[in-house]
Amino acid sequence: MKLNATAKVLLGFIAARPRSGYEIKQLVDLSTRFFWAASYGRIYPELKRLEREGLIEGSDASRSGRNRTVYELTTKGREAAVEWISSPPEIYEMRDEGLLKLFFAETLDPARLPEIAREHGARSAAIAAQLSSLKESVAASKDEAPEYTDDAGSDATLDFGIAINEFVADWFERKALDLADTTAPPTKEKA
Amino acid sequence: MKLNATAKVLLGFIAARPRSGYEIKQLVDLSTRFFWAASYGRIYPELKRLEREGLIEGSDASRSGRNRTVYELTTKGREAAVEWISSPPEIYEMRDEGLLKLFFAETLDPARLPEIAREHGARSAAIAAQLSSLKESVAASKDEAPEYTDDAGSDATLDFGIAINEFVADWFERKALDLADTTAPPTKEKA
DNA sequence: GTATGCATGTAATTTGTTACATGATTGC
DNA sequence: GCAATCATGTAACAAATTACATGCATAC
Repeated sequence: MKLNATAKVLLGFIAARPRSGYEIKQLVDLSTRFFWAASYGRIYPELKRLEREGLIEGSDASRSGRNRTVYELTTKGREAAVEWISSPPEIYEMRDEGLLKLFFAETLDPARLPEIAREHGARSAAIAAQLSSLKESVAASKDEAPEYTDDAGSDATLDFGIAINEFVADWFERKALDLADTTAPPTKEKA
Repeated sequence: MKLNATAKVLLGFIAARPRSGYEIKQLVDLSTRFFWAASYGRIYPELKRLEREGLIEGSDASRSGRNRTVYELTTKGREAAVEWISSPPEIYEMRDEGLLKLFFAETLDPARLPEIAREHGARSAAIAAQLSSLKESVAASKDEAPEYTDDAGSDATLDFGIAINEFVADWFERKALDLADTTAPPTKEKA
């Protein structure tokens, strides 16, 4: 059973409890988004497809006149999900425009190298701060809203997100100073 | 001038000196690939498109009967490249299946949590090692082949790649031990 | 009564990989 | 003579975002 990127996150979230497409999108946006995004444009068609394949089953869960369909895993779907999680991870991709700019800065605009490094660090610092406040709000809402990410794995990924972004922020702050020294000493000429 | 992902890396590499599509693909694969990949299927059509747009200009550079076209930046192309590098970076995406598995492991297969964390760390350790050996070979070939990545920016991105992967490896090794403790203590019952 | 949020969906476009095809040259 | 590498390209497919459309409910 080959699962595409969207299918993986759908099955993962549905495994915990029946959920609607809309709900999954909210969950993704406040949790996995940093390492596994998903858009409505793929979520809804993929839910239909997974239902056709017999991995999930939808049922009407309208609330006060508002249409709503929640899906749950079928036996086949749970098997597919468990099989997926025990198989070796394959996808690891990133696209980081800040790094690319740093990479080409020497050729295109050497004077701005330290600045680019500093900006890159600042962006990571901002993400770390964002994740930290997310962590606080998740912890605060844990009692009322346990349906939101509440297990060891999601705690770990959030902690990891904070740790890595702090690391990156530090690294590039130091690099910026370093580059400022070697590329354009403030009071002396180039060595 | 809106540049797509492939255009950015093409202009960046061409800025340093005239290059062929084939050559750029080699360069990408041994440098930016870790944060900015590109495939032949996009490189060749995009080179044509950039030429039509007047950002680059191709010229015949066949070597001993083997057809070859190298491209260089036009004035317009250089302006676009410099403008790009001084604009704030936008794209920052990642897709990490290991993190996603960790995220859902509690729901789908809690016993394997520590193992998943350990595997994730091991993968980063492997990448760090790979990048370290790449760094050595780049350093070793610097004299004969200066056309390969030889500036402060590319050194920085390579160093960064090594540092971050080592950090991730450490973090997940520690996390794996931590999870092994809290989820399945070897000789005691759950606390 | 109006803006926001809940809820579902589709169309258009872009992007990207993979696999294949072609053919020459160089090193063994 | 054969494999590897240089070199360019295209077709088929998969994936993803963005923008749009619809409509009801709730809070102000």
